[in-house]
Amino acid sequence: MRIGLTIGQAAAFAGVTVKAVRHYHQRGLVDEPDRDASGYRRYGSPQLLQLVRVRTLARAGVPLAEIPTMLDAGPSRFAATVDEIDRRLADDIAELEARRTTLRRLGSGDRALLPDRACAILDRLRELDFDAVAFDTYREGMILAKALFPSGFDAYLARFAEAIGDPEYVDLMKGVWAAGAWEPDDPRVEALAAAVADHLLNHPRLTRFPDDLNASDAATRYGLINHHGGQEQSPTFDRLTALIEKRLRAGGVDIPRD
Amino acid sequence: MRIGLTIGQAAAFAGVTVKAVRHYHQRGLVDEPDRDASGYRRYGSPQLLQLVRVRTLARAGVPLAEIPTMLDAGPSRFAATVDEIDRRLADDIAELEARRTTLRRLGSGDRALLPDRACAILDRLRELDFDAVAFDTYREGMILAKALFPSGFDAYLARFAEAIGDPEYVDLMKGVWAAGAWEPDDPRVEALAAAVADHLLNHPRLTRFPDDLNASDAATRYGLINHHGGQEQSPTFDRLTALIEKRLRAGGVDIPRD
DNA sequence: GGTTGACCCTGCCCCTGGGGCAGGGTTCTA
DNA sequence: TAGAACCCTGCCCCAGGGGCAGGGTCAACC
Repeated sequence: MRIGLTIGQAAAFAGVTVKAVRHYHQRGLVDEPDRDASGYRRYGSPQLLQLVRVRTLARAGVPLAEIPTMLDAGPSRFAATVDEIDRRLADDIAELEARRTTLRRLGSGDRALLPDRACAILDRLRELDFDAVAFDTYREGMILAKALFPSGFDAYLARFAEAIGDPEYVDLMKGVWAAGAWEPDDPRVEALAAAVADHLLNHPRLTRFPDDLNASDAATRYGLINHHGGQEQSPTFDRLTALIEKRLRAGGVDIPRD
Repeated sequence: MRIGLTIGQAAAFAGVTVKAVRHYHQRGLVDEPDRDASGYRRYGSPQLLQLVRVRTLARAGVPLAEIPTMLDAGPSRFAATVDEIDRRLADDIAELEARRTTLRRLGSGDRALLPDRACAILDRLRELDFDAVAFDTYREGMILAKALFPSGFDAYLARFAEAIGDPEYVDLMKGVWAAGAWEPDDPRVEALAAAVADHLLNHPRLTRFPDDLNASDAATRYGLINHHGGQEQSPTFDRLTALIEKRLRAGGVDIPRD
């Protein structure tokens, strides 16, 4: 030991790691001390004082980049910077609190992905005993609808609520889901398509489209929502959909084409 | 527009940046969609759904690395992970709160660097009208002492408090600070050294050293604290210090040599 | 049919605050 | 005199993207 502390001692006394001390040197926050004959850094009191000050500021949440400014600043400028850092810390805390809130919604199913109204509809769907595939498809459709037509999402939910409040239509929807397992040329397909289309034509509110559907890419977005399930892999399902759409168009309903 | 959304549209609908979407692809969080003829990514509903889910988790503070696990996990594992993330968030919040506390201490002078007892002594020094250089030197000495002899710091403060409670000794200290401006061979130097040494020998508690001074590098640390000011640049000051130490050693006080 | 502006592509470096490791030299202790 | 414990520089790494370069594509307008 010649004169002064080695980097390890200085770091230990200041309560930081050796790596951090070297980092502070690189950032110009603490002066490089003189080296001894073998090239080791030897810390004297000036560097130790700088180190303690820098560590204190850094631990208080001051970004390293702003520490030189703060050390040089007069009391008023110093106080102003402290205020600003404090505000940033408060913001960060608020954001973390918000994350915790989101996280707690996440803990209970879909409440982070969908608003309460949508979750209520999903609960009702579960009560109505739709099968898991149908349920998932509806749920995903909601998530997509919320992302793709945010401004029309309330109207979408309203239509959805109306549809599941109509027992006759609920039966028809269950029939549609059951149809996935039929043969494509099953005679029941045409009958079901006719029944669904007639019901929709008699209840026009169920087929009203969101207001922003007139946007140029609306058809693409509509297609994404309506044909997103795994069900349309079934040719029967495809045929059923095509038949229903054909009848609806014949009945004057304007359905976007993919 | 052929089929599906471009990356910009998908990002906008999911409420993230294009860059983030590509980042998620790279991390394997969202499947790469098919490309169109010109190599553009075309997003369909499966990728959009993944994107919305990933965004929701990421915004809730789930680290990207854990998102695949969470998406695959069953409800109980999912809930466990949520709990753990929540705990981490709570810890982060607590740490930020601690930073704010430190920051507020920073706002009022040295209260972040020194405990209240030390600040009280510094306030008293100010009242006793020590000049700015002396004051800064004492303050820096305290900071160094706290870092270098943490376990002996309370005793150090007690000695300090006793010293400044002794009006005779305070006068002598002021004389020492004034001596920096004298000529080195000023006859007052010897007289002052004698007075200081006599006073210290008559009040042995003022020269008691910290308990851990017997550590191997204690002399180095002691030297750092005692000779850290700008004052020892003055040859008069050096001579005064040497004279005092010589008299003290002669009086039986054990002073480490640098 | 040419231009313009808005998109898209890949790939690279940048930010914070250091952590970790490689490969080599030095000092202290047993 | 050996080994442990330091020290040195230099490089790559972490999260969550941001920014830019350099080049291709698409749609609309004149």
